[in-house]
Amino acid sequence: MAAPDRTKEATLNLVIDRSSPVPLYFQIAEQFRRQIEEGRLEPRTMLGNEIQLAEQLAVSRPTLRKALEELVEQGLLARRRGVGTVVVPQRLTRRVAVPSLYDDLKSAGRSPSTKVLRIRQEVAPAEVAAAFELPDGTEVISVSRLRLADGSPLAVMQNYIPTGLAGSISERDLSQRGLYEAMRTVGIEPHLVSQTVGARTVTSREARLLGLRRSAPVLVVTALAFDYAGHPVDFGMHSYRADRYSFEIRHVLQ
Amino acid sequence: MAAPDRTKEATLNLVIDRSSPVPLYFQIAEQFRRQIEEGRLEPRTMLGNEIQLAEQLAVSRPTLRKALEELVEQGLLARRRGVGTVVVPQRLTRRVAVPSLYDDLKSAGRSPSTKVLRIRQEVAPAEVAAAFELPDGTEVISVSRLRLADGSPLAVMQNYIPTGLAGSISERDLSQRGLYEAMRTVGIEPHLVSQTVGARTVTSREARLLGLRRSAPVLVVTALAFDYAGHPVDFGMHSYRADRYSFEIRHVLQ
DNA sequence: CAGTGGTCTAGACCACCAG
DNA sequence: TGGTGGTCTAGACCACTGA
Repeated sequence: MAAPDRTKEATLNLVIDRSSPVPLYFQIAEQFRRQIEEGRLEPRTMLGNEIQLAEQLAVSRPTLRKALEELVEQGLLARRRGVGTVVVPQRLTRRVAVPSLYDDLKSAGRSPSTKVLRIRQEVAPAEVAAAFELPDGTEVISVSRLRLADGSPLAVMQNYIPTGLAGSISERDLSQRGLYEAMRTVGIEPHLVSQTVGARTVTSREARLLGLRRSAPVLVVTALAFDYAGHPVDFGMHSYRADRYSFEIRHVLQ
Repeated sequence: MAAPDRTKEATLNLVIDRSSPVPLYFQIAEQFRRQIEEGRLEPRTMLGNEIQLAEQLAVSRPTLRKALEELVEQGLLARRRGVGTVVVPQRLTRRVAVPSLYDDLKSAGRSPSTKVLRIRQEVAPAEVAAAFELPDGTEVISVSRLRLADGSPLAVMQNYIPTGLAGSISERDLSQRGLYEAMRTVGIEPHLVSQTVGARTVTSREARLLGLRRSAPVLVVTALAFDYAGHPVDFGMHSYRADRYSFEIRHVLQ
């Protein structure tokens, strides 16, 4: 429970634009974030108290609090009652080079190097029909892709989408924009994704596509996505080369 | 972008206790969560608008909003401007039986069946010294454990803790309480955890401890934890049997 | 258009922590 | 004991959605 370094004090350097459509709390949070990530706000720096900060920025205390709360949730700041708000060191995010799960989801397949292997309508595998709560034998859209990084294969991606939802998704869309983005352009909005991360030995098809030997391990991600109304819109099974890929996850306790 | 089912309307059944030290917004959020998880609030049910809900519960709108925001963040509710608030289906959480990453972190090793293999002071491996920003050759506490589930081995866990922090952590503590909980009892408070999840083939030591064949895959989690002040307090490397363990991660987009 | 959530304000009181 | 964040209130105006 070591104490923060009280010798460092923050000097604010923020500008907020009240004529902008961007919410004030978001403007404030983003500028703090940038200053922390760029190192201009050093780790262990104490921020002034909320009331002073709000006064300096000429916003109300709840607005300022909302900005800080966002950064606390993301682990950039830590607050404790009776003590104050302190900047948390960012070493890890800088050091780890692999794509984070977060970025991976946000940019969901937005990678510029994706090769579409196949798009076709087929009978849903039992697991998929169950996830979609469709009767056995129902047809779905099946999408197979190969994801490349630096020109060499990184992952095999197999996705299923309920028929009717994805009628007009084209191969060109998928190779350029990623599945979720392509789905948005046809009016499907993934909102919640539930993923399972595991590992297993490659199948022979994966070994061939990924250029791996027979007993190599792959990282397996199964994802089920729902839209705002709670209807399933995608079932995905992705296998990543374990030697070239790992997830980074940051987690704030309590 | 399918529309929520407007035929279902919620009838509130909440009680709030203003004399309780538990914050109102938390009382409200917890009761909604329980009703959703127990299925008493069915998926696709529309909640009334915020102002009505606040009136019915006799709290202010910001307080009610804070309760709902928590549930939205956790993916139990979805809100859209001009539309309303709707209950999101919980199928996946019910179906998947594996411990979630979240629970795993919260209860960090609180598993009742943990076997402590070794606790000793030793020179920090280079990777660990770098993470702790200590000079090469510095000694740290090294903890080796075997985690069992239903009596059979699930994971090998190797942790390093800076010397001085963990002087009085005992073997009995660890086998009963889990590392992070044990650390809390001696005044160390992990606050932020950054994890990397990957996969590889087992080492021979792991194969022996976990009862796996030589080429079996393991799920590898590397975790670096910091306290409130940003000082590193733990470096962990855990290898899980891939055939018996996977993580579940829920993710709200945007 | 009417209804919804999204944002913002200016106060107030309380619980907790450090010295 | 003084200062901090944590909670709560009662308003207000706006942006977006759907009919």
